[in-house]
Amino acid sequence: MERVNFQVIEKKWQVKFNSSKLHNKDGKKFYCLEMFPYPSGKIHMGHVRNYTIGDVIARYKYLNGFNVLHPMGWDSFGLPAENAARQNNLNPKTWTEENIKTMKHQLKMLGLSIDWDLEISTCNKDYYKHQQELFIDFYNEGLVSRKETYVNWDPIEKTVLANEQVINGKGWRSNAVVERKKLSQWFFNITKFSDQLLKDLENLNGWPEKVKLMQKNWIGKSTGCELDFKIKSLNKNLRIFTTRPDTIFGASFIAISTDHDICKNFNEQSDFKKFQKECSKIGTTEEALANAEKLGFDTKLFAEHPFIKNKKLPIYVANFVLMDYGNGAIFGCPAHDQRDFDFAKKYKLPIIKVVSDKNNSEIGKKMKESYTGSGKIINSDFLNGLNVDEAKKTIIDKIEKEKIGEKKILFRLKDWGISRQRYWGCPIPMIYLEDGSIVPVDKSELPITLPKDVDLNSSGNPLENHPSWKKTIYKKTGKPAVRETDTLDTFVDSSWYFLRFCSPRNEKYPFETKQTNYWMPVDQYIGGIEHAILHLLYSRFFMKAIKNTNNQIKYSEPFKNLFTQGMVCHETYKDLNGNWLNPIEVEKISEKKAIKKSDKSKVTVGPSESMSKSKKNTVDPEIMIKQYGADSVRWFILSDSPPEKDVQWSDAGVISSNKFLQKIWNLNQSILNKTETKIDEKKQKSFENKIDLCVYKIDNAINHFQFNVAIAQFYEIYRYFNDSMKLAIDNKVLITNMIKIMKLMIPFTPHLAYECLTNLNCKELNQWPKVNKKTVENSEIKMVIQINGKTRDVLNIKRNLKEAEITNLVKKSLKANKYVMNKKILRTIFVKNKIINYIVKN
RNA sequence: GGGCAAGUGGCGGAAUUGGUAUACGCGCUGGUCUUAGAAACCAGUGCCGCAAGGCUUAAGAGUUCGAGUCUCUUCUUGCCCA
Repeated sequence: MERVNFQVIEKKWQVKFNSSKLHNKDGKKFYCLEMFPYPSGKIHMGHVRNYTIGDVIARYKYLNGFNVLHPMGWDSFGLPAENAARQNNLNPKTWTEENIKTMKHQLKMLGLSIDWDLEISTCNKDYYKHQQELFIDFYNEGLVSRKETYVNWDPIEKTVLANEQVINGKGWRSNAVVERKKLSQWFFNITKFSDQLLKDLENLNGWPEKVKLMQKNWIGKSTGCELDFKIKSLNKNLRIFTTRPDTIFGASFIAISTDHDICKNFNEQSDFKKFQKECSKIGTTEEALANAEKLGFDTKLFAEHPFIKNKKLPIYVANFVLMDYGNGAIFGCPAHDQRDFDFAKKYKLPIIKVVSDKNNSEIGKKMKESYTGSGKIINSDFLNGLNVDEAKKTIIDKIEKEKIGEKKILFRLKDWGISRQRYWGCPIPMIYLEDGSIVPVDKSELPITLPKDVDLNSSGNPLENHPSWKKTIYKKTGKPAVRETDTLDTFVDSSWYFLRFCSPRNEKYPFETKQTNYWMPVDQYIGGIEHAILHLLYSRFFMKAIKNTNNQIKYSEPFKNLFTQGMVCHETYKDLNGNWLNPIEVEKISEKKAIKKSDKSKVTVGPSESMSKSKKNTVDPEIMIKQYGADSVRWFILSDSPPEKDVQWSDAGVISSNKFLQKIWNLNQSILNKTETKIDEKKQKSFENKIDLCVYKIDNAINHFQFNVAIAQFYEIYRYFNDSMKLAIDNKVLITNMIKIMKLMIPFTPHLAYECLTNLNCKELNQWPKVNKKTVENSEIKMVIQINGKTRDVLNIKRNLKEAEITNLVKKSLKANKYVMNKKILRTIFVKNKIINYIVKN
């Protein structure tokens, strides 16, 4: 029998895939979208998994009559291009475009059903022109603001660093200690939508609970109150925010941020300056602040306790109080907050217990850590005896009555800082006028494009350093102006690309209303869990902001269903010198033993971890495709684990996939060569029923994203089909049923499936086999016979038999009857079509 | 420290959602074919036992006729937040 040449059939079918679309004009629309890639150079196994999952869904929906949109694009602005360009002395654009070319070629090798006519690239001016327009729309709507904020500043590179470029508090390239520096930056006012972003999560039924919870925590709504503390010596009120007003009687100090107004009083003191400098070294992340040692600067000022006469609370400047949360001032209750507790221990401040824990101890001094649980209020005057929630209500009422503060809802979510001091990003379309005002450029001047002649090797912001780029004229007055030299965060690029796909070639608008309202929202979005918070939150914000600026857009949520796939992992290898080795350099001898191919030296086999360049445990998809074929790679990556979990790449696995697909091909050939004259009607009917059941099971598995279960079904049905070849079944029936199975395989292995279907002379290539409900309903079931809860037999019987009929059958069954014989049946539990359980007396 | 997942053979995993635990794949063992190997094909493969049978889903308890699935306690791992 002739072996199939996967390379040949894949090339042949890919020519067809590249020019065909998944359009069924009369069908319901289905927008299938996978997160678009950053063009880093070559595709990796993570891409293969992501896009294969998407392809299965897109093809499945198409075969089921949907009108499917399945586009692809490139998230092509970003820092790696700048770094690579600097290293190789070329332009980021050149580097990026080369990568796109390579990766597009590789994606095509996978046989994906992507409509390449819709391709977009965010670094293309045809794309970012519209982004600049959206920015101006947002600006006019009051959704853009300019604020001072802290950034990670590298003093040697003279540049702002992203959080991931700060490693152990040092710059990734310069290794200099990173400082906190205040800069004026552009922001999207995402906090204007805090409540809506939180509330709308409830309606996202097609999202994983986990992702919704992460977003909920990220938005972090908390109810508390603001409260004034009198500072007599300054004749001023200090306003603080707290979520625990119920612990007010446990207050033992006040802590304020280094940026608080009151600190201006100490700006001249050298010890305060020293303290401030110390604080600025910690960094900007919340985690860094939380892990840092709690430090305080004693202002020698005191605030009056609002409810305890003559009680004075010392005021400290503390490094763990943030200016941008609440008012940059808190009251410290050490007994019931861990940070306050650590602080009180260090500065020997009193610890006053006001909520009783299980031990009912009323003494704070003995506490080893703060108590944040619930309980009855103690040591608190008029709050005594209430529980925490009651106390919160009571004290807020009292505060409002006395007009010293009010109830307040606070969000953890901060406005989205979008300024980046980088070259390779979308220029922010704002200009600075001579009179100091800042205005958007006229829309007719868009796009504001990047200069090509840029010096990436000097320190600082390349656009700022460019000799002429920033010099411009304000159109309205004809007077000179200066361009904004910051570019947009690349998260902005990916916050609306899904809208652009609906009308990617429209030159006038970012998106056409009609097309957008037809295709949106995305019916199935697929990507990595690492984007659970930022990308998805920003996209949700964009959708809401766009709805605000454009009342023709119908939707306020971009993604109806979300699927987050797991990572692709591989074992790690190290040689005798402790250097990481790529799997290709290693020869496995047994489960835990391996040697280096080059010199046969010993290799340590490490645990399986997600593929990464740093650990060298990557497998190149292109090599795998060339060796085993795209269908085998697709088949394997779907077969071994549920898609939401991590999968371990194994060469043995892809080899066995390849063998199985070869067997499928062989089976097809055998059917074509078989002839049968005598027909066994009964066996033939049972064969047809079995195939119908299989159609149902596979269809069901795909619907539930259980691709590994679907593939297990294919292995079973193959074996059954192969065994049935010996039976007297009409050849036409074999062909009809093989066609059904091949159609089921289209989403998984499209090349092989279409090739086989053509050979089987199938005319309707793009139609999913019907699930025959009658067969499923009439099929035999397995009745489990239990005696005293233990399974003693299983009977293959017709559906819907009654209890008495089954008991009759049980008496005929030797196996089961011996347990029931001569025994008194006390009770019977009968579940139709499932189980019968006899309780007998022994 | 808090929150959320999860824990099933030598390994990846399945179980119609409370109804045959270990489907399917890998690996392993034996066999056929072959000068030999590879490939292919056939058979076997949770544990104890000659068998009948008994035991088994991280550990322990509970609910139930019946628990991998539900409840509680403990342990372990992963992720997110701090």
